[in-house]
Order: sequence, then structure tokens, then C-alpha cells
Amino acid sequence: MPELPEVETTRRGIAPHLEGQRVSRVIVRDSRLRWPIPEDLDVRLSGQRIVQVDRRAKYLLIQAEVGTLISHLGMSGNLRLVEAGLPALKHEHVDIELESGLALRYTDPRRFGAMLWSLDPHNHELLIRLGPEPLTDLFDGERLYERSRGKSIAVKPFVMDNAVVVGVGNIYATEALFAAGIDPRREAGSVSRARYLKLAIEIKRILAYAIERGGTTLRDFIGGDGKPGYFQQELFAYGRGGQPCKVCGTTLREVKLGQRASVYCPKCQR
DNA sequence: ACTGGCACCTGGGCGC
DNA sequence: TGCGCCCAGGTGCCAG
Repeated sequence: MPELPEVETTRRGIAPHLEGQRVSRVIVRDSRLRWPIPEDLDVRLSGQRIVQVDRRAKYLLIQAEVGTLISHLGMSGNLRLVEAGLPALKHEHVDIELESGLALRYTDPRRFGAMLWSLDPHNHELLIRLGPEPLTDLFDGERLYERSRGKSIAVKPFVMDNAVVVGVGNIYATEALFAAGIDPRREAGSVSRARYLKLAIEIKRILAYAIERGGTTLRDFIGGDGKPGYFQQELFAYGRGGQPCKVCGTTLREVKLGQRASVYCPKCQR
């Protein structure tokens, strides 16, 4: 479930339970994620106080006094707080036990996620080349316009490129392009400045809304799951191929772009 | 430098 | 009920 709003919702949910807490031990039941979890993670982290929980793109940065745990939820990952010692089910790969008696539990059936250790996370090779955060002033339509000139790639995979802007996954790219009235198949280099200004505004609006929704559905992160920022009935295009457009009634079409399903309205999006 | 395609892995849903 | 197939919210890496 993790697109950027879900990762940010996770961050907000777990941070109050982690910040200021000391780690008592780390239990790794299965280290086979996208990259192996470092064997010495327990040694590195145990005994340290957690200073802060940050996010960069879809990476969660759990900063200790010395060093930072970099975690990515992949396609199926989840972080939540449980009572320390709670028996682990299948796919519950890691527990980070705290002196409070709670444990941060990492679950990931597909194991596309990551849990890495770094002394300098922002210069880590996975983070160093990332584009700007979508909800900051470093990202705007002007950037999309400039970065797209001369590009033949379709506009949808273009806005999903982490070097252009981070945090725009398949759901939110689909929805933002619908809201901006841009055909996702259009060449990135052929989209006008004015339309990119609109697209950037819609990306910001939709991501901010989804985070807000995540925040409102989030009561307590203990024992629960991360709630999606979006509800099915709020989606205009994503997952609605073959169904009528909510704006004009035209049947929505589905194509593959960059190996990912892309739904659009042939009348509303040009 | 770009672009498209593949890979990683498990589970759920569908048609037969 | 079982089996095979296709699909899935991400993203690093490869070849052309």
C-alpha cells in the first residue's frame, strides 16, 4: 500500500512512539529483503536512543544518536508498533524493541522493501540522486517543463521518475494527470508550460489531500495497519478502466505505459 | 543521455 | 477444490 501519502502517514504514526526511546534489541527473523539487512544491525542500533523519524521520498529515516536506519516499504511493506514479544506471524521479518515495552515491527510479504544502515543517509547512494520533494517549493511546474524538453518518454512515466520529482507513484500519477486533463500517453516533451503548471498544482493538491486523509483516519499506530490515504470511491481514474468517467461518462481506457497500468479518459484528457 | 524492458518476491483473483 | 495464469501501490539495473 505504500505510496508517498502512506509512507508519510506511517512516519507520523510511528514517530511519537520512537522519538526519545532507547532501543533494547533488534530481532531479524528474515534478512532477505531487496538487499540483505545488515547482520550487525542489532549491534549498531541497540542501546541507542532514537532521535528523530524523517522521510525522504518513500524512504523512512530512523535517526539514532549515531547512524540512521533507512527503511523502504517496497510494494507490500508495513511498519507498526506492537507489544514487544508478541508472537510473529509469517512475513513479520523484523522487530525493533524499545525500552517502552513496544516494538516497531516490519512486515513485508513480497520482500521488495529495504532496511539499511547509514552514517550519512542523505548522501547514501539510494538517496543522493533523488529529485525534489513534491510538497516543497523546490518542485513546481517550471521544473517539469524544463526537465521534459526534448524527452520522448510518455508524460506519465516521466512524472513517476524519481530524478524528476519523488513520491509520485502509479495511483497518484494517474489521478493527477486526470485532474490536469493530460493524456498520460502524450510525449513529455510536447506538453506545454501552462499544462505542466497545472499538473504540478494537481500533484501537490492530491498528495496533500491524501496525507490529510491518512492523518484523519490514523488514530493510533499501535497494533494497527497504515490506513490508505485514499478510499476507492474517491479515485477518478486509477483502477477504473472500462468504467464511465465520473465527469463526462465516457468509458475510461486502460493502457500500459512503462509496464504499468494507466487509466485515462479519452475525452477529458488530451 | 535516454528509453524501454526485466528483475526481485509473494499472494490474490480469475477462468477453466 | 485445484491449477495455471495474470496482476499488484516500487525501483535499481541492464542493454540497445
